[in-house]
Amino acid sequence: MTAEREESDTHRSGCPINLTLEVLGDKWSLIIVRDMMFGNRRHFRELLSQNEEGIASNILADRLRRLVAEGVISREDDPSHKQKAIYSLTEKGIELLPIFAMIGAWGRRWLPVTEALSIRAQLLEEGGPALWEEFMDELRQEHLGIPTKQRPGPGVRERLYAAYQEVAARQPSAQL
Amino acid sequence: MTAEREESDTHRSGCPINLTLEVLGDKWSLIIVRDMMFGNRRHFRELLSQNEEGIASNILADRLRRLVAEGVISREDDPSHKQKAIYSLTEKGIELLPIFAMIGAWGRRWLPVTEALSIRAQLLEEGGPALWEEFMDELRQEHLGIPTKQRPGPGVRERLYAAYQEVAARQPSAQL
DNA sequence: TGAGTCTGATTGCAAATTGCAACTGGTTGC
DNA sequence: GCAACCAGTTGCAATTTGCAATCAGACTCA
Repeated sequence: MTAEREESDTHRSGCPINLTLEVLGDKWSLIIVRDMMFGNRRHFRELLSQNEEGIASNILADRLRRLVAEGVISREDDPSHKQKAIYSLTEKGIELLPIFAMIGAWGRRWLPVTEALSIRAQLLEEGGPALWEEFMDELRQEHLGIPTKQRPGPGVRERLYAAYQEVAARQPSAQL
Repeated sequence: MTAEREESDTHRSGCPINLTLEVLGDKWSLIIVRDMMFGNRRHFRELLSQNEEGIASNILADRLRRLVAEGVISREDDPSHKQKAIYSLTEKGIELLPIFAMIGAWGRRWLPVTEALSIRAQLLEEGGPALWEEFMDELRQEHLGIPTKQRPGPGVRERLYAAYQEVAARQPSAQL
C-alpha cells in the first residue's frame, strides 16, 4: 500500500469532480470528517463509539489512514497520554465545510431526514457563507492553533449543538 | 434486490449528510450525473463510451438503475427508436448542481486537476449562485420540458464547453 | 432477405472491499 | 498488581468491483 501520491499517479482523470470522488467517494470518509467537524471528535475511540452510523473499527482505522495520507486530516501523539492519538482537520479538511453545507441542504430537502439530526444543516444553510466562514475560523483555531478574531459569545459548533439539544428534548422518542 | 425504499427503511441514520452518502456515496454515481448535466449525455451508449474515466457497462447499468430508483434521474423510451432509452435528470437531480459547484471548487484548489478539465469548475465558481440558477433553469427546460425565461445568446453549458475547447486547443498534448 | 450495426444491457469470473466479532499489546489510574 | 482504557489488528464470510465477452432484439441498407 503506497502512501503518498502527490501529483501524477494513477488517476482516472484530471477532472476536479472525479479527483474529489477518488479521495472522498465512499460511504464513510465524509462521515468521519463530519464527526470531527461538527461533533468535535478527536480520538479513535470517540469516533468509533460515538458514531451514529455504527462504523466498524477496521473501516475507521483504514479511513483515518487514507485521510491522513490525502492530507485531509493529520495525526499526532497526545502528549498527555502515551498511546493516545489526536486527529486534527487540516486546512484542506476544514474547507470541506461548504460542501457539507450544500450536501446537508440537499439531503434535508430530498431525503427522509429526522428533525433533530437536520437542525444543524438547516442553521448552516440559513446562516450562509458568513456563518461558514465563522465556523471555519473556529475550526482553524481548534485544529490548527491559528489565533483568529475573537468573537463574543458561544462558538458556532456550540450554537449548532444547543439547537440540536433543544429539538431532541422536544422529541424524546426520536433517535438521538 | 428491493427497488423502492421511500421512507423509513434500513437507514444508518436520519442525518442529512449520511442519507445523501447512502444515495450518492460511491465512486461512480456522481460521475454519471456529471456527464448527464455537463456533457449532455442522455443514452446508455453515450454515457458508456464517452465517459472520461472508463466506466464499465455493468457498473453503469447498475448505477442507472439505482439512480432511477432513488429519483435522481428518470428513464423513458425513445419514441424514435424502440429499444433506445432516454435518461433525464429530475428536479432532485438538477438541484445537485450547487454540490457539484462546491466539489469542483474544492477539487480545483486541493487536487492535481488538469487545466482543461477544470475550466468549467472555475467558471461555475466565479459565476456564483446566479449562474447556477441560470444553468438549472436550462436543465429544467431540457430535462423536464419546463419552459423558463428565455435568455439571449448561448446557454450555460454551451459557454462552459466553449471555454473548455479553447483551453484544450491551446494544449494539444493534454488529455481531452 | 439477409448481413452488419446499434441498442441497452447481462454473464462469468477473479480481485478487492466491506462488515462483523474477537483479539492484541501496551498504558494509565487506583 | 490489576481493571479499565487505548489505538488499532486479525480472521473470515459476504458483498461489490472491474474486466472482457456476450446477448437478443431493433434498425439500416442493399
